[in-house]
Amino acid sequence: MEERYVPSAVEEKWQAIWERNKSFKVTEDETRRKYYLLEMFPYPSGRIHMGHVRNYSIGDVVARFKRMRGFNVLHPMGWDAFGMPAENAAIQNKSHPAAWTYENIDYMRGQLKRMGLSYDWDRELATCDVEYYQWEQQIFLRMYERGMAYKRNSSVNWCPKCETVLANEQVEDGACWRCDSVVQQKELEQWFFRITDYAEELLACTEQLSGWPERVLTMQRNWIGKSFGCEITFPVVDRAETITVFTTRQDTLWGATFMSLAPEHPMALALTTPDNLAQVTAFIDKVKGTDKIRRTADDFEKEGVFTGSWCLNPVTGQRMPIYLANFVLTDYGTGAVMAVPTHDQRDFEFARKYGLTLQVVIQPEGETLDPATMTAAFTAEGVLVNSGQFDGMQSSAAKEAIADYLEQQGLGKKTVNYRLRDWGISRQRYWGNPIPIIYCDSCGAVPVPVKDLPVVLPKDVAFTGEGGSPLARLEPFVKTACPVCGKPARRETDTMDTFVESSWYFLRYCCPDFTGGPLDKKRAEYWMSVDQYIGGIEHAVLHLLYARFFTKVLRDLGYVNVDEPFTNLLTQGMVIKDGAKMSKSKGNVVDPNALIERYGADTARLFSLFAAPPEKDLDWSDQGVEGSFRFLSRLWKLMYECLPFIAGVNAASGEPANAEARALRRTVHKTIRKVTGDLDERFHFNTAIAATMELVNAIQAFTPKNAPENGPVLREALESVVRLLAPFVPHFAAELWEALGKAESIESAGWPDFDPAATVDDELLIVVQVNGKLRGRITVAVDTAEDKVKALAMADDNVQAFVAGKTPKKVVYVPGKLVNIVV
RNA sequence: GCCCGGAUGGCGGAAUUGGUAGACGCAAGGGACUUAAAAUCCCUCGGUCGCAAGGCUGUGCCGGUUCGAGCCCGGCUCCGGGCACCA
Repeated sequence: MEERYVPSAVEEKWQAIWERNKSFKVTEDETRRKYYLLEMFPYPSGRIHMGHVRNYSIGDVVARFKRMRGFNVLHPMGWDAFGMPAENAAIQNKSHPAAWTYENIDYMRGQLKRMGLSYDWDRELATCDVEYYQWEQQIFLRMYERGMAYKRNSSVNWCPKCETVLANEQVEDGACWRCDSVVQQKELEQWFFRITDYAEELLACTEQLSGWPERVLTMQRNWIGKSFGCEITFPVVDRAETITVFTTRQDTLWGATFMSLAPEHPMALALTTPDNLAQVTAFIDKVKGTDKIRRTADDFEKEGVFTGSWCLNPVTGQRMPIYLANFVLTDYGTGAVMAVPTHDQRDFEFARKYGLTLQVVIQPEGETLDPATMTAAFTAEGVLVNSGQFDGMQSSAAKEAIADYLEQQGLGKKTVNYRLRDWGISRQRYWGNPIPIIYCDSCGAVPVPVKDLPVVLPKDVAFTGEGGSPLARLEPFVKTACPVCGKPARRETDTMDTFVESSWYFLRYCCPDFTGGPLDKKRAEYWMSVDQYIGGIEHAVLHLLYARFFTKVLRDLGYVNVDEPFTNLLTQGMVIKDGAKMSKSKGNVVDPNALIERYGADTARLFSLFAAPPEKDLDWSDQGVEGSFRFLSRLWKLMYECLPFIAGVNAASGEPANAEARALRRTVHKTIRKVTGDLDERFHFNTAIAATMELVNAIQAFTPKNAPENGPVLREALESVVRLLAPFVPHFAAELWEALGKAESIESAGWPDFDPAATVDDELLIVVQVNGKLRGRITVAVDTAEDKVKALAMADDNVQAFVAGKTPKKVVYVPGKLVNIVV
């Protein structure tokens, strides 16, 4: 063993050994308990950043810990390799997205290996490899057969900068989630996945995902947005048509005095009378021309226009003017809303603005609302009035009763509504998975036959940066023959949203070399579900919802047998420096390469695990990194000094030679217990490391180290420290383990067990309180009887001073911990 | 507006079931070693009073429950995140 700790030498040595031995390669083994540990795979953007370092360090600790605990651990890594940055880079550098992507992958793979992460590299995959995306095309076709993938004309979110469509989930505050451009609305023929068919199951299963953070589940539930209500049909005056609305407030039906339709409502123009046509079309144009940011702004004014038509309130028979209103969403419910201005704030504002009728139907307890003097809608619970036979009912009870009544009368029906929309997956981009469809003038949209798969993404494409998809301009790709009739036909040139690839990559890791189909069912069954998934909170809705959906689809298609992909989810916090997220523009970026070069991967890993618990944001501190390096150097030196005293000595197993040795051994076994608990149940890496540091401090303070009778305890202590640190600083631990004379690798050495007998204290520190305030501490033998402890507590000088001769009213005794004397 | 989190020394954070608040680390101050510095090692380190023993005070604020509250309950304040015209 070298006298000084030189990380680069140690790390290169062990990385070479792991690579040569394929130390982390796994195969399915029914006789062993499996553990599937997965971190979200990276987009190959060029180089890894500190967020990756943290994410993958956390994952690697768990993987290595579980391995030492005897699990058969699947820990794979790959590349989320399709996507727009590659295309943009290609335009800029006049190169090809594939070249850019694969160069990045090669570089980043090297970086990950340099971190000493224990992946089974034989399972590596890149989603842009045809070996991967061909199977996705097959899945698409199966979904198409079942109507799970379909095409329809729709108004879509269009990012003018990316020149492509975005799913609802990918629009943040009316802007593109990727480039922040203001998203526009555009009518396009688009491919969709019918995720709404799974809305109920996706929602219901959130109840069973007890290993997920509550806030992620809440976000998903909100996104799915289930609500109970009624669909109610309103006849249009003097016409055969009817308007159906969705409402959750059927208890306010008697107060509905007008009707609001979305400007995009299919009946909008049909209901418009000739003398209103000019205003109505102007209004529709105005709404469509307003971008989403302004349309959803806080101060956006509610506006509308009268169509000239009327409908009838089905229960009161009152005539209700039909308006178009800019706040009514075409996508939600039926795109039509019965307006109850007295009990809905938006309708209230609208009615005031256009001088429409207000009718109170819910009265609050002990108050009488007057439409003439109301300044806001009353939206809370109350008692029904002006509502026929339902007068006097509580509004919550009336909801049920009125829903039943409407069903009996054939005026409406109870319904459940969801906010979740189908997942639009069409992207007008090149660097993605081609959608395997052919359009024929005679046969229509025809799926590419499975035998003709894969539809390979052509390589010879020019990247000009001009608008539209490069694929659509590539004649040899577009021109093809119809698989049904053989006549000339055109290929679909849309590619799939890259979230499709990441929706099932965790399944492909189970059998990445399988050529018989997307998944080898047997191997997937062995590994699935992912026992622990680790990644950023930013994917709480997008990726994590899509992946859950896809898993259920693949289950229903017979590919897998699990309902949920991820049993436990850990969302790690961001890496912060100087109070802000690391970014080039803020100039607070820490480069992992420089960090590793200076301190080594082990220090980088140790610090990122020690500085904060994983789910919290991590405040980067250069001094903190220095401290972690100091700790490793100190332990290295300690080992170097102690080796001569423990050479040829066996680790302690029985009773130590003296009190000091017994105390050290107790610390060792208590630390093993603590670290095991922290890693196994809580993922509290920071406290596990802190406990190990305390143990190192205790070994350092232990004397005399050179006494032969202390050798066994000293060796046991050092061996334990090394094993406890192995998941955190694997190279460092491997080197010290070897220095301790171990022929067997530390990876196969197993996790240390603690001896409960060795953790037992021979004396206890009892805290003595008087009236709940700390007044003294006494040390007693473990087996001291309660009465004796109380007596000793009472006898303490300082305690006496505070008891001041009074007779205790009560003495509380918490065994082994505290005595509280109440006077 | 609604729904989640969170608030503990100069800083990052501990306190696992209601039982010694501040583990561990960083920073700071003092000392040793050194011609000097770096590195390393030792000591101090919530505030305050005290020579000391020790006292008082202290976990965002106000109140409650309890022998005992950072932790439980009620009411606030501030910060962070998510959703946001969802009928």
